[in-house]
Amino acid sequence: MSQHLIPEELNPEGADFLPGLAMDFVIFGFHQNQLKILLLDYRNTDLFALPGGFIRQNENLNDAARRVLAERTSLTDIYLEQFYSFGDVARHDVAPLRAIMEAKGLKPGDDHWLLRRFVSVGYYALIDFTKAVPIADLLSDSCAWYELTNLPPLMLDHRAIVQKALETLRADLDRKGAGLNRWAAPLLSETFTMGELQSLYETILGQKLRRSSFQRKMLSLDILVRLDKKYSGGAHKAPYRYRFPAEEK
Amino acid sequence: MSQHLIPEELNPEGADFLPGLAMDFVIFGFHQNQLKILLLDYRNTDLFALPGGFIRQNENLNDAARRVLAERTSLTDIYLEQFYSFGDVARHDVAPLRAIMEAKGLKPGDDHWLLRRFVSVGYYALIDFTKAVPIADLLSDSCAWYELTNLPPLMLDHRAIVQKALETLRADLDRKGAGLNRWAAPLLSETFTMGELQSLYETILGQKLRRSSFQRKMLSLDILVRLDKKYSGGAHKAPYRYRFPAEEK
DNA sequence: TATTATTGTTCCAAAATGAGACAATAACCA
DNA sequence: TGGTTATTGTCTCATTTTGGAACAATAATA
Repeated sequence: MSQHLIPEELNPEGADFLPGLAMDFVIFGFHQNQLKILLLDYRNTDLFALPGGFIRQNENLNDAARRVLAERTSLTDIYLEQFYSFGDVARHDVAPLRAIMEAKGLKPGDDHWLLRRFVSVGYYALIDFTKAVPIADLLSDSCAWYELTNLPPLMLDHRAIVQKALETLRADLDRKGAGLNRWAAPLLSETFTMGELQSLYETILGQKLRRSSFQRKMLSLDILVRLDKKYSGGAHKAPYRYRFPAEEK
Repeated sequence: MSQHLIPEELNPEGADFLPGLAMDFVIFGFHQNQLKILLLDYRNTDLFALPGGFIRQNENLNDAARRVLAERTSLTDIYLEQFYSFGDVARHDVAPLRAIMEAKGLKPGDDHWLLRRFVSVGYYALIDFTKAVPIADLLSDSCAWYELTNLPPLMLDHRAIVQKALETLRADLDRKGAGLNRWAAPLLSETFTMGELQSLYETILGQKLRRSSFQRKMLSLDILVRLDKKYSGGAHKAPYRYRFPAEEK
């Protein structure tokens, strides 16, 4: 049973995958008024990395993204957007990956397929922080949430990938007032207050918004369903809860 | 000198290129109030295609895009944006490319590198219609302009690529009032009238704009330099010419 | 019962936009 | 030469949107 020593996904040829092409994921969650992303932690090497994956020979690129995303988060039906492809030669640095593989007891040859140059297609995903069950991949020791404002050092160009993902997310925000329920729903709990929704906007955009204007605009979209009030125990008026209307198919 | 029969770029291995990865270009020009794009024409096969190219082993992805773009247009310093990567399995259809190659007298084997599956990175470019000198590639018979509103049938998913490019261009337009001079300059001649600028907007956005509002907004950007008047010979008031201020470095 | 913090709403000024109106022309024409 | 016509630059005013603040309505607490 020697294939247990060399997992199928790390076979010397990587034969079932498209060569030279990878995907990297910036997976956003929102918790306690903070944007967080999932990172893989290679403890033995002090290296953190974005979750990634490869495309099978008979698989659509975007389908591969959903497959890998499901593997890392245990979720399907994820809000997912492809945002940019990264192909600088400088990405090709065998040192970190070799260190990671050796920390796992592998001794890859210089021509191991994982050590070749990769162009990587970047995706960002928006998922429910409370429902996701982050699962480490074969080479990493953990897959966990990290605050976007306080990221550990990332390998290769992953910092730039995160930055580009955030910029794209912000730009998409402006253009998608209508699709609010599609992108905001996964980041919030089932019901939420206006303050929580505003906080989400402020955190993503990185700037404060005016309370009355925000409320006016959100209500004018005519997409929020007002429910009962939320009594938080504070010495003040209780805010209404809202939810998005049920998806119509 | 048999390598003249099999051009270096079509060598059996494609060894100098990253395997399985290509680029497709939607190259926009603006002429006579029409948006046009460059297409390659394979006359013998009734097939039209977007200009494309491959990435060298030691070349940054975006650098490769500029190199190929220069080859097709004879221009450098082009406004260029990467907008999406296309990776459906359905893209992999050997028939059209085989037909094209055989029309050129090549007899590719089933495993010829050009006949394998490619993921393609899409770029759109904005260039000066009057300055570009479209140059056909090794497999095509011509590289010429076609009206966006009246495109011939395109091979594979190239129609969808054009559509996505246009959508991205429109979205970018909204967000880049400031960068107006960067993106609009290559599409217009050195000097232009307000009507021509408005026509450019209307053509890209696919909708009419109000004349007075447009003029007010453009002038309020404080970026247009008003020059002399343009006497076109028409029986009416002559419009001012404008130009963008010289780039500051 | 007064106090406090937070919320939903209202109000008004300021800014942006929509929709025309109007005067100023170039060229043409009678 | 003076009227005609099409187009342009600007102005006006109504409408809409936004900014910024005020205000009343609470939940809990003291």
